[in-house]
Amino acid sequence: MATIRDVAKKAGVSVTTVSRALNGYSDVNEKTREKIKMIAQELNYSPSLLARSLVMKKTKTIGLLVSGLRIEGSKDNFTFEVLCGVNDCAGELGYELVLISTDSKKQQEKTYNQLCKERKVEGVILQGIKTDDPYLDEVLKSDIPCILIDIPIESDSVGYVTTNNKDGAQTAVEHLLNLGHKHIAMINGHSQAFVSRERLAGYQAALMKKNIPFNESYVVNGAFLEDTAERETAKLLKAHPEISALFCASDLMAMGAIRAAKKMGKTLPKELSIVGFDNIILSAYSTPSLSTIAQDRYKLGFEATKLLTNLLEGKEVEKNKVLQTTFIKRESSIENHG
Amino acid sequence: MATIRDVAKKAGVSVTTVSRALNGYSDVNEKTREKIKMIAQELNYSPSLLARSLVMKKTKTIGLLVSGLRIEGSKDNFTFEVLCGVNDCAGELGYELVLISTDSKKQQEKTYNQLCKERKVEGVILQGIKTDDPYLDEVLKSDIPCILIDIPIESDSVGYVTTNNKDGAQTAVEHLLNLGHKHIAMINGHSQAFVSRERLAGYQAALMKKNIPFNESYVVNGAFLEDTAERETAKLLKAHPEISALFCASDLMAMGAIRAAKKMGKTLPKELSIVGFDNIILSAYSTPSLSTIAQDRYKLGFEATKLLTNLLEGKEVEKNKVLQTTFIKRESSIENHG
DNA sequence: TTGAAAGCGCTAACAT
DNA sequence: ATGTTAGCGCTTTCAA
Repeated sequence: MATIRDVAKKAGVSVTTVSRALNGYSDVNEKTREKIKMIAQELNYSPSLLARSLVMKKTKTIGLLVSGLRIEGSKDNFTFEVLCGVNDCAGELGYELVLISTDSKKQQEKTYNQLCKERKVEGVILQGIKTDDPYLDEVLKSDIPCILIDIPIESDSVGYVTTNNKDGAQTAVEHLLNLGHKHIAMINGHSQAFVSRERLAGYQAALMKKNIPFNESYVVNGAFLEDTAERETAKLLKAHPEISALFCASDLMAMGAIRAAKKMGKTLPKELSIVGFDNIILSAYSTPSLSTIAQDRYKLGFEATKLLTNLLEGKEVEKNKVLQTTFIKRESSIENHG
Repeated sequence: MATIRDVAKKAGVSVTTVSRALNGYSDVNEKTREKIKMIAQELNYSPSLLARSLVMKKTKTIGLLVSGLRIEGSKDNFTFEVLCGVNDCAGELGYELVLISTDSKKQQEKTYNQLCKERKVEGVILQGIKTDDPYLDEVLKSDIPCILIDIPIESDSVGYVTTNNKDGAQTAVEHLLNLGHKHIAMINGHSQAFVSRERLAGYQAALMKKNIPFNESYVVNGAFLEDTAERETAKLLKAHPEISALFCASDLMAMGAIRAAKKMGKTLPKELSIVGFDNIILSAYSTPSLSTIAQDRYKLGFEATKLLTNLLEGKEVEKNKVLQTTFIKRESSIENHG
């Protein structure tokens, strides 16, 4: 592997000159520069980012820290689409991307700070972390710039990007109300998720606007899992046969709900309307296809990266961004003639 | 950020001793080691992997080079699942993972070698590259160890991992033949994909075993795209109404084929049996659900990483691995009563 | 316009 | 068992 010294030697100049020539400094003779460039190419030289980073104390690297990068994530693709957004934005802005994935086992070995400092990432984007995760405390105490996805906490070095979950949920439930549904239940995620709390608030807000009292037994947790949602939906529908519509806090859980309803012999969407949240790929292919609140996961990643690099470059801008949702009407929600 | 010198100073020893103590060398007094460890912890010290790599000329980093990391990949999740496999294996073996994504625009700026050498990755896993991609030549000429996914080329520094595509395809077509289908067409990918050629070979082999002559007009290319497959299927079925079964070289294309058939008013699977390839998530949720040949993309990534690290560590082992497929029977393929 | 020298944080011979 | 020294490949003062 050719180093800067090889180039210097062959060109008959000092390494300093090579460095300056290749980095586009103006105080170098154009002829010398051309010669050096030629030789560099000849030698197939490319500078060691390692050495450069060491001396410049800048790595131009950001980390995407994912808690639980698991294949199960295939079903909703959340992580993958965020990753695509981060990757694209980082690429545009000239940042390298390293993937840091942890799980509870790994977390006991290495602290958040160690993980980040070792790899010399200048900043981090955090995705898939629960609000009760011990890493979250570390993030707030650490001085490493960080953007949280879907956890609205802000400090000097911490910002966030999230979706307007309350609004989205409210839109979903209002849609069902406008279709004439009176008994609308909700399959929520779990209480350790910020988004679940927000979506619940949206559900409640929609009911309140129509003066429908909030019935606690109409809300169950499906843990964002298809199977759990299926079980919980089955229980719920058995206990409350009057329910004519369901708002699910994720499309994946809606898939579980659809299965539960079908197994009970219900005809969809005639006997039960369902609206999901996320707009995952599956939602367009299920039978019936799923009405849902679309959130832009790619943009979540893209904007997170933008915010992070702003933070890194000391720009004085907002440290948070809230994205809007879009309602997508498909087959699973129809008028109620109860 | 605390450096090794800070620790040394505070402990009243030399940096060498700190280095040795922390790296578990035996020639250091246990009391000294304990003291150093304490102080390191106190100072929240973590060694700079950058500096270490520079001097050791080892980065313990592998790159996953993906051509076209795009959100469209969500639909089949190929890249994501490979990524999960790579990530898990790399984690187990103590390797860092950097994501390198290129597209044709980027490729004109930087050569494969530059991309890899700059980032000081010791080895690379290549995914999503076409057989006519210029990078492929570079890979073969380069001395950077590399494992190709789904391109069976081997050299001193290059190995590959792939699926037994011919076998899988043959199984699919034999399944259809055993169901009594006589006129089986194939929606293939494109000729720049090695897997397409193999799957075609499997299709032909199955026919040959039953002495059914190969009909060239029964094979069309769907470019691995849902929409293209839909169009091509529509044309094909109109031109050859006798076709009673379809083997699609990817599930995604099978989704397109299903749509085409439905739009023509065909009842599935009664009037047309379909078998796909991949076992993507969608295939279990479509109507009818799709019989398919499952390939293990996670394992593809995992095994690629294993092979690569073997290569890096100079182990004398096989440089390739071929994974087997599994047939999954679902609703889309039934007996032919033509 | 160019070069010499110092140093980024670490490891590894080679002393002692 | 510990320290001294050199050096990984680069950038950056400071001089010339």
